[in-house]
Amino acid sequence: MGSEILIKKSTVTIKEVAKRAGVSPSTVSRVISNNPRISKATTERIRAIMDEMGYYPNAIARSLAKNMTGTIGVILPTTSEDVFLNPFFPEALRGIAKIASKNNYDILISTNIDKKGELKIIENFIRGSKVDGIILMSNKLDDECIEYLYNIDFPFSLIGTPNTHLENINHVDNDNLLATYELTKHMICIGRKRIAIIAGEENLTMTQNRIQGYKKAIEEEGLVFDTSLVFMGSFDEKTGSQYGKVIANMKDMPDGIIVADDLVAYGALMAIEELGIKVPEDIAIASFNNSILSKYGNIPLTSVDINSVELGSKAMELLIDAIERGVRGSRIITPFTIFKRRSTMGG
Amino acid sequence: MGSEILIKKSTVTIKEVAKRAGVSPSTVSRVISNNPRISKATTERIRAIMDEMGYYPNAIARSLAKNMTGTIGVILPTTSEDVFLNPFFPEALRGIAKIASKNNYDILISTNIDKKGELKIIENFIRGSKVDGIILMSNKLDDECIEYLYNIDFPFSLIGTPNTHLENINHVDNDNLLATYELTKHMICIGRKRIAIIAGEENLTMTQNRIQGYKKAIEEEGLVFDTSLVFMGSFDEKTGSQYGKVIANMKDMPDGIIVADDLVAYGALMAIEELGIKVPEDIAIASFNNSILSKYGNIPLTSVDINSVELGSKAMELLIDAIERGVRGSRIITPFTIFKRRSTMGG
DNA sequence: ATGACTTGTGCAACCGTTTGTATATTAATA
DNA sequence: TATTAATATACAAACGGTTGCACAAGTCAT
Repeated sequence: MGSEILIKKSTVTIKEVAKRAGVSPSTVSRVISNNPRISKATTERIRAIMDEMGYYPNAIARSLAKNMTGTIGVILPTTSEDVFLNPFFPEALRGIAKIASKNNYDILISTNIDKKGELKIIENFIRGSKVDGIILMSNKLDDECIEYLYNIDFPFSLIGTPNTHLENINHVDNDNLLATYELTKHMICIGRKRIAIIAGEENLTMTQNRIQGYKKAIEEEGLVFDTSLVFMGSFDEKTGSQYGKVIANMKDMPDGIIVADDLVAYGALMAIEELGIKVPEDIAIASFNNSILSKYGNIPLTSVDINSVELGSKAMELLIDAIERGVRGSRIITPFTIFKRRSTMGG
Repeated sequence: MGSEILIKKSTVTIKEVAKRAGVSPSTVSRVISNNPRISKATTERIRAIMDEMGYYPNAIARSLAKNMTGTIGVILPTTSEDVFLNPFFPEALRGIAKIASKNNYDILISTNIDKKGELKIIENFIRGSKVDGIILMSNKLDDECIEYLYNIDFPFSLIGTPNTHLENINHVDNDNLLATYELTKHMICIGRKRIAIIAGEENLTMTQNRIQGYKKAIEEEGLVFDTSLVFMGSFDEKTGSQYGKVIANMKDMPDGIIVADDLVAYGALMAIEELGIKVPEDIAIASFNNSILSKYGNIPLTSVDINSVELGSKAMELLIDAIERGVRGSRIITPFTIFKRRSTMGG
């Protein structure tokens, strides 16, 4: 018979290394973890043997023994088809991944795709001992996930601001109130007097904060805060075009709209232009997220860059603090930038 | 003393359940796995006790004992900042997540963010026993990852087409050759005679296939395949604007461009228009990925929808076949759709 | 030479499940 | 009634590591 190259599924264990080195498994284990109780000579000798044998530690076994996994869970919200249409999620994920990688954490993701419910997913992650910590990106007004994690004191951090009565929750957010305040001021500054707002989903704290910022600017400038100019809905084009039409058809038509997301803004913009109304001449539009769309769209949009990547990486840093040092209650506000473009510049 | 609500970190083990039920741990284990050797009566009794005690199986321990994890790894390619700018990755990920969730697989992701190299990441996943299978989204011409996975016969599936000499690799792809062929035909059909192509990165099989499709259409229609009209580069705007300029400045200026991605196409479009050349009148443009941009951009782009979500879900289905049934060598070609818009319609 | 301390290593229990095999009980067969 | 087959459960050894504690040998001061 001819010889055959045998590709071993390579499961060299700590015990085999130990036997080969003529020491006990515990010694090898301590070599791996750089335990100072092992002499330099032994350490080197065993390291060499490990290399030679192609030893690779089994993460699962280690997790079981140490009761920690080196993995964090990220819960992507909603079952909606368009989670990923909004660049916020992928970008935040990128920020998370960057810091995670740097600190040797793996990332377990879960999209709430089959309506299991986020809480169920989290429970599965935690009670199944699959993760050491969790990053929440959802952030509803009264989020049962937050309550749950808080109650069992499991390490987590939140992108967004918790609305609950709970203190001591690690979170990172941008100043939605301030951003909307400034955006509204900008609108007023370019001479708009009747400004509508298409905010996001009603039950998000983000939405509430933005409306407050809007209101503050409006009132500060002596305009009237008119609730009939406040619209809420989901983050898709349809919402935009629907409210866009409504706004364009009001008898006392607004001359400016603040929108919660670029895509929604384009929905509105399209609907408005279809009715023969000009943007920005008749109605100015400003929105959030500074996606590629706002730059390359047929009318470049003034848009707030909330720096999603930063949001993600800071959230991961907070989480590491929570896991490794028991930190609770940190709060980070990341800066935003308003990019002014044609949709509010007349140019 | 007052009574206190004690929130247990909840580690009810199989042994505790067993003791409480007066049976052995193995019986409980078999109850969990619905082993028919356990009587109906016992099964029900123990189920009740498990509920009552709040038992939740420890996934790590199970993984160790069964030597499988219920987790798959997804390798997001390149360390580049713009992995997520291209909607392909998030969308494919969504497709993967959908099927994974349905089949009770978790998803471990890793972006090759700190230059560790994809191979290192894969090795860590596999040798650390962290995953049961892997989905590759990279697909370079001679991919060491593919070689590696193939050699150790580890279950994986590929989004894209392997170029290597290797047979029997599960993969799913769209017909890049055909899509580009049809796109080029469309260009010719609207009267364009000198068509350039800005393909993707040179070392991707996708790029090579697209160029072939382009060439085939060109030659079939009696035009000349001119390599000086073939450009290759990365998937960002800069590439687009750079080559856009080059093309617009050619002494015998092309009247059509096929571009590998919408974002790149916009880079080109901007550069071209800056030079006072009209799209689509002077130069028509068609591209790939059918992103929001191609719909809402200032000139709507004719674009190929490669159906990334489908690509992802099929890849996951193949992977499950590979893991659970040892299937190797399946190949799935998913259909594409060309959306014709103003950039090639003159309208 | 004795006791105390330091240093390097081994022993064995444990992390929470799974699973092949043995055993006890009951039912069926001759 | 003895024998066999089927059924239901227990035992114990894995899976691959980690870690508290014990122990042996060497060093040092007395």
